[in-house]
Amino acid sequence: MNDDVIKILGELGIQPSAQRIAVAEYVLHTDEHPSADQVFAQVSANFPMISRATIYNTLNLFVEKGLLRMLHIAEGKVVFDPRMSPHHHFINDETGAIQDIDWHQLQVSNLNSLKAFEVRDYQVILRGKSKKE
Amino acid sequence: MNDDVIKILGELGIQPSAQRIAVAEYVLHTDEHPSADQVFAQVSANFPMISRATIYNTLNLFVEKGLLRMLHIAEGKVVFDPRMSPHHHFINDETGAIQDIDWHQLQVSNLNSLKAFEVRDYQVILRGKSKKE
DNA sequence: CCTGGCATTAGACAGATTCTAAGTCTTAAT
DNA sequence: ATTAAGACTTAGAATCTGTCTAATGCCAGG
Repeated sequence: MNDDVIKILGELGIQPSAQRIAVAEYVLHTDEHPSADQVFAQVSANFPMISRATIYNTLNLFVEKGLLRMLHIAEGKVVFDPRMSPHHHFINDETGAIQDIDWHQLQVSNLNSLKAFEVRDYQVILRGKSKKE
Repeated sequence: MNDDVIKILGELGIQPSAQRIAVAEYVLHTDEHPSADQVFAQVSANFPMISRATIYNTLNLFVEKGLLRMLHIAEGKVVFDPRMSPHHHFINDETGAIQDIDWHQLQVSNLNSLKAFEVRDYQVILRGKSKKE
């Protein structure tokens, strides 16, 4: 399973150092939307000598190379999303957890009424809580 | 025109101290979406002795009392929006400027397909640049 | 097996926000 | 007017996220 990750990094022209593989393994196999600090905590567990700077360098490199998306949607910190295709986000106000909402589950209409803007990208941000059944 | 502001604060149960009035005057009469630091800079001009802590305390109080909305949508910092009625936001990637988009200009459909969530609030976030005509 | 260059490290640094402890102002009762 | 209680403000320290720096480590190509 390391091999998957190494192959992915290789295809994007990223030198697969041990640290980068460790970060990629975590961020590509989680459903969460981790912050840099969460990545640091998780990766440190298996790789105790890794430095915070490397986490930031690596995450920024991954964003630059198109492996991750950087989201500025929640309280205070930046989070990373391994799902590159467009989708919406639901933020649980109580826990801060972020969940993906499939792009095709919602439709936004009338975008072409925005005459004054060139829209490059958009998404719906929803807030609330999970329904207890 | 101070009187307007004092009345508004009074209605929300906020003691109208001089500092609070100065902050309210600024944030309620701007079209921008100012950050705490911008508020500090502007209010300082007329009120040189005000402390940063007071700016933060005051803004947080205003949010709590429903006079402002706090937005976590742009790079790095939190901004405040005096428009409390629901609306969408367009973020200019080049300048970082945030503009309001009228609620009725866009429609989001199929929200009731989100069976697992109780949506309290939502908005569309658009990114791009202003069209030069 | 050198060497140049990229990767990593620890820690310093910077900016945004919160906390703390102390001082000041209001208010309402005397 | 006086005063005590509580609310408000202040400066600065502390915290947190993220970036930068300088030194060191490591690896691929000659």
